[in-house]
Amino acid sequence: MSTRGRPGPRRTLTEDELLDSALELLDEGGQASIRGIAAKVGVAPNAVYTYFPDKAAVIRALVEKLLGEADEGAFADESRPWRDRIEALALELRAALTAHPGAAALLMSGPMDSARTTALGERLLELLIGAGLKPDDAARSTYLLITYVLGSIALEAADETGPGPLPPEAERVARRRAGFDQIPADAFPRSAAAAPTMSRYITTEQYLWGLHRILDGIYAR
Amino acid sequence: MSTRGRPGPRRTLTEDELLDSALELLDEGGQASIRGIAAKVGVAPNAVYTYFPDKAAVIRALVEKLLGEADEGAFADESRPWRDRIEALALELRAALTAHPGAAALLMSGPMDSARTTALGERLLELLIGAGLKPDDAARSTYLLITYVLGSIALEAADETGPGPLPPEAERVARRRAGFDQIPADAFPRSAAAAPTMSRYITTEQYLWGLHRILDGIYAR
DNA sequence: ACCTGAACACCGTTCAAGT
DNA sequence: ACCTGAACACCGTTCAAGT
Repeated sequence: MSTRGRPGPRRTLTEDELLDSALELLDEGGQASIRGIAAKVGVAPNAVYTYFPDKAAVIRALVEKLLGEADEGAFADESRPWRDRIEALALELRAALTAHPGAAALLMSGPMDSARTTALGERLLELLIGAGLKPDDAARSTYLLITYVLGSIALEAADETGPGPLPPEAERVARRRAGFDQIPADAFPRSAAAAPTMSRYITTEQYLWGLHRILDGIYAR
Repeated sequence: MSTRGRPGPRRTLTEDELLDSALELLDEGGQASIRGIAAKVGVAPNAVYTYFPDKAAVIRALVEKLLGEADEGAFADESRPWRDRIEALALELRAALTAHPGAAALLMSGPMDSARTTALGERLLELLIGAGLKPDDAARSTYLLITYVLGSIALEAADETGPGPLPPEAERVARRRAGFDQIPADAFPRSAAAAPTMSRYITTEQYLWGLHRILDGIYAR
């Protein structure tokens, strides 16, 4: 972060402006290229290297920024039951990341070892230990939950090709339904029969169903 | 697939040769570029377009190929308990995909709607219905399991930067341990205390632990 | 300290042409 | 049907130079 005023001849930019431009590019269906970002803020391509050492750093900062946007709200309310708090966090992460499906695709492009991820892990750890889990189980469960949440979001974003935020859920379900109806019932009888359920895989309902099965599994232990 | 002999003046290549070259490029730490693949098989870049319509099709075929390599073995042995069969499939998928971490990163780059994925889903569905689950729960569970397996593998591959297959587990654990030991214990006390467990997140043991918590959660329902 | 112009070594993809 | 040469419109990144 560290976006306090930059000295120097012109200081026309901030890191945040660059990240916002990258996000706009992704939302327009393009890719977050250095050259594209530079053009968007009206600067030569190599000027970006004054703010970030390379493109990987831009991507890392972008993911951090989005994760940070979700790291607030209901998760912090300690009065609510732990299951509710985890559900709230999972929903916030999903909302923040599916708002920019292009960025969600970048989620799994680098190691999850940022300060933001550590902070998220710490909160989950504390919550699960508070819920009565042994520290070791709490640590394992934290990773399981993060894997599920990020995996779900990445898989969901991968389904969408076009520009902009994800279309309404109903529309996406209808499109998937059309695809599943093509499955030959003779070769894949179970899949053909399950088409109505499978076309709802990308919904909030399925996302929460999976989350609660995982919480059941953790709790049962 | 359809790799039977191509007629024509030279037919120097097959789709499979191209995919193998792409895999080699990824294993060497490079990217699977059209130009790189062409150079590797000794052909002009645009010759690749005789075999695949565009780069996305190459990536899709590559993922299909790897998924196909895992789609055999213990999973088919109907005499074993269903939990064992799912575990065997999960291990095979992990083995096939972590053998080429560069390719694993491509897992979430497109929609999971291939014939191979449908076949995998059908097998899982049949297995879970056979295990006594209601068809609707079996369908939801299938997606939950696929999400977990692919998410785990993608997250694990994202941790690794260098070329070639993943280094031995012990080495990767040691490297993660060194990273986690840097966490400031005052700001993140739980995380610092859990460092030994967290450095084992990328192990087979943790992978299976998570899988069985999910199966517990499904079964408890 | 910050920005520019120019260049280098790459990309994916298309088109017209050869066999 | 398959391959090539050449070109187009891009990339990320570096370097020397300006202010």
